[in-house]
Amino acid sequence: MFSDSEENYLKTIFHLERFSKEGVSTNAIAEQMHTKASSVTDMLKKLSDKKLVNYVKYQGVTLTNEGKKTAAKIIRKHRLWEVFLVEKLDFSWDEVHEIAEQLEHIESDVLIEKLDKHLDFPKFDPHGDPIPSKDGTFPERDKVLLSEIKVGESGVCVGVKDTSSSFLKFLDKNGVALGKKIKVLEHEEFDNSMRIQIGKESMTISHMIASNLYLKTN
Amino acid sequence: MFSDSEENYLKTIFHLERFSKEGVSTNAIAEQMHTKASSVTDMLKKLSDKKLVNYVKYQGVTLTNEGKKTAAKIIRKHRLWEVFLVEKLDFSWDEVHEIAEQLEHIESDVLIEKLDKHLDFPKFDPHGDPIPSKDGTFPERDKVLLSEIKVGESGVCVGVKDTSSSFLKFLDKNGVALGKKIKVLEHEEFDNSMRIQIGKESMTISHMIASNLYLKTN
DNA sequence: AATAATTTTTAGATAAGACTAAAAATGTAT
DNA sequence: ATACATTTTTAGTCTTATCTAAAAATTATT
Repeated sequence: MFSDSEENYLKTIFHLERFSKEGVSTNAIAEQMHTKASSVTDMLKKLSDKKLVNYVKYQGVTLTNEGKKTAAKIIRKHRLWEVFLVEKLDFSWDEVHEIAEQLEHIESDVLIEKLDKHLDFPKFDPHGDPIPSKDGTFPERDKVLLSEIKVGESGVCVGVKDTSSSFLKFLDKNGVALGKKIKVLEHEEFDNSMRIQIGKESMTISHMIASNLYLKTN
Repeated sequence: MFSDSEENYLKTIFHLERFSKEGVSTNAIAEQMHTKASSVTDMLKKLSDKKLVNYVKYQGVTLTNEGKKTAAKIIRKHRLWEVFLVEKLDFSWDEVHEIAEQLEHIESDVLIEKLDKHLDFPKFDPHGDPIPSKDGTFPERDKVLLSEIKVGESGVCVGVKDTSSSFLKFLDKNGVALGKKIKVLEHEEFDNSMRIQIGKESMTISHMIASNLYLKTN
C-alpha cells in the first residue's frame, strides 16, 4: 500500500502534530527524521497527491483523516511488536525500539490482529504509550494522583485536579509543568508530605499539592 | 548489511543450486523471481563485487561460502518465523509464506536467537523443511520406515534399508524412486501389508517391502 | 561448419528516495 | 519600510532496482 518511507513520514508528522497547534514545519520533520528539508518537501508533495496530508507551500502540513488513520495503524503495529518483544522474547524495554521500527512495516492485517490476540489485547506498550485500536482510537491514559504513587516510582505530569490559578501559579514557580517527569523519593507518614524529584531538583510538597496533581505512571 | 533485494537473490540462487549441478542460469533466476534476465545480470555483477557469488559471464553463478552463509541465515529466519506464525499465532501452514517473506528481512541477530529460544529450538518448519542452525548447517532430515507410517499420512522417499539389487530392482519396476511422494491408504492388520499411493497409481506392498523403505515425513 | 534459435549481456530509460546548491518566500530587526 | 536572517522550495544530481530493446555469446540443428 505505502512505502516504508511514506509510512515513516506519516508517523513523524503524527507525533509532531500533537505538540504544535499549527501545521508541522518542514524543518521540524527534517530534524526529527535526520534528513534534509528538500527531501521532506519532495515527500510532502507525494503524500499530498495521495490525500494523506494537507499541504500548502510554505505553510506546513497536517494529516488528513486518511493520513491519521494510516499513521495510527503504523503506531499500533509498532507498539504491539514492542509488547511482543518484551513480553514474549524477554527483551528489556530499552532494546526494542529499533527492531519495532522494522517490524512496524510488515504488511498483513491478519497478522496484526492475531498478534494482538496472542498478546491478550494490550492497551499500552512497554514504555507506557497507548496502543491505538484497529479503528485508530487511542485508549485514555491511566492517570493517577501523585499522592497515590509509591516511593521509588515515577511518572509524567499530565494534568491537575485543582485548576485554581493559585495552584497553577505554585506549580509554575516550582518548575512543575505538563510533560515533566516526577519521581517520588520519600513519603512522610505523619503528614503525608512527599519528597519528590523533578529533573535535577528535589523538593518537599504537602499532601494538599500531591493530591491535586495527575501523573501518568509506567 | 544487504538489501532485501540482494537477500532475495541469494536465497533464490541457494535453492536453485540444489537442483542443478552446474552453475545456476540467469534465466532460471529470472523465472523464479518473476523478473527479467537483464535485471538478474545487473544484480549478479553486484553480488559478485561483494564476493557473495562466483560469476563468470554467460556461465551462470554459484554461491561463495560467504554467499551460502548469508542465504542460510535468511532461510533460517524465514523458517523460524513460519514456525512462530503457525505455533504461536495459529496460522495454518499454507498462509504463512508471504508474511515470512517479509519477516525474513528483519535485521537483528539478537532477535532471531531469542525467537529461536522462544520456539524451543525447532529443527523443521511447518512444511517439514529443515531450519539451518546459526552456523548455517542444515539438520538431517528425520527418516522413518514406511511401515511405521499411519494410514492417511504421507512422506517422500529418501532412502532404503535393504540395499540389495533385487530390492532396488523391485522398487524401480514399481515406480518408487528417491523424491517420490508416498501416501499410506490402508494398513492390513493380519499381515501388515499396506495399500499405498504413488502419484496417481495405488498398489499393495508387503510388510517386507514397507519395512525397508525410508520416508521423510513432514 | 554454417545457420538458426536461444540465452545472456549491454545500453539506455524510468521511478523512488535522498542529497547539494541556489532561488524564492517568509519572518525579524532596526 | 527596508535590509537581514531563516525557512522552504526548486533544480539538478546520485544510487538502487527495475525495465525494454538491441547486441553479443552460446547452444542446437541440419
